[in-house]
Amino acid sequence: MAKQIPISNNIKTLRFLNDEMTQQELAEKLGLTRQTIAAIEQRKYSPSLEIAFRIANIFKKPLDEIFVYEGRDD
Amino acid sequence: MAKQIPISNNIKTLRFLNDEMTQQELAEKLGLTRQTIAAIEQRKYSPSLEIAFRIANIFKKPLDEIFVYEGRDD
DNA sequence: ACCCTATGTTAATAATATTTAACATTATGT
DNA sequence: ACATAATGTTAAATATTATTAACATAGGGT
Repeated sequence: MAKQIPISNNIKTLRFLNDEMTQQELAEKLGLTRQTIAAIEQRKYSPSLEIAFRIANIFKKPLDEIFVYEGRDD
Repeated sequence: MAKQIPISNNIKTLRFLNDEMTQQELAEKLGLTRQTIAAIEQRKYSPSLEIAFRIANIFKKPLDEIFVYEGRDD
């Protein structure tokens, strides 16, 4: 398993709560590809801040209810 | 003036409120360069979500009190 | 068993974020 | 006036994120 980024998210859960939205549908709303959504859900990399905000807008939740930073806080 | 990203921030203000922290000092805490901090403050580009969270941690504020998305919410 | 949809996964490429170095401006202190 | 610290700004290089296409698996419906 490849290394994960230190930010978790519950996009997958939110998709199901929102009328079982598919990765494809979410990707289309964002103007991204479904592979990018899959990669974000699997924490392969940290999305840009802008993409994170747009995801939060789609689900009508504050950003930090969807993404949570799990890194050390030095 | 070059185009700006659709996310505003009040990092500059927060630096001053936090003991007049300089761009250089903030950059060092984050492991970034001062030019990167300058560029973020001037909205030249959107920082990564991870950097945004680490900035929020440094100032002990929720992320969305520092960064606000100003794009259309489709 | 067969089709169809949703998702996982990988590799190569494109786009964007970040670094580095260099030089500029502005304000402050002596 | 001179020196110094903080910041602005640019260009070129590197690192990371996002796209695309291709192929894989798992589950549901018929």
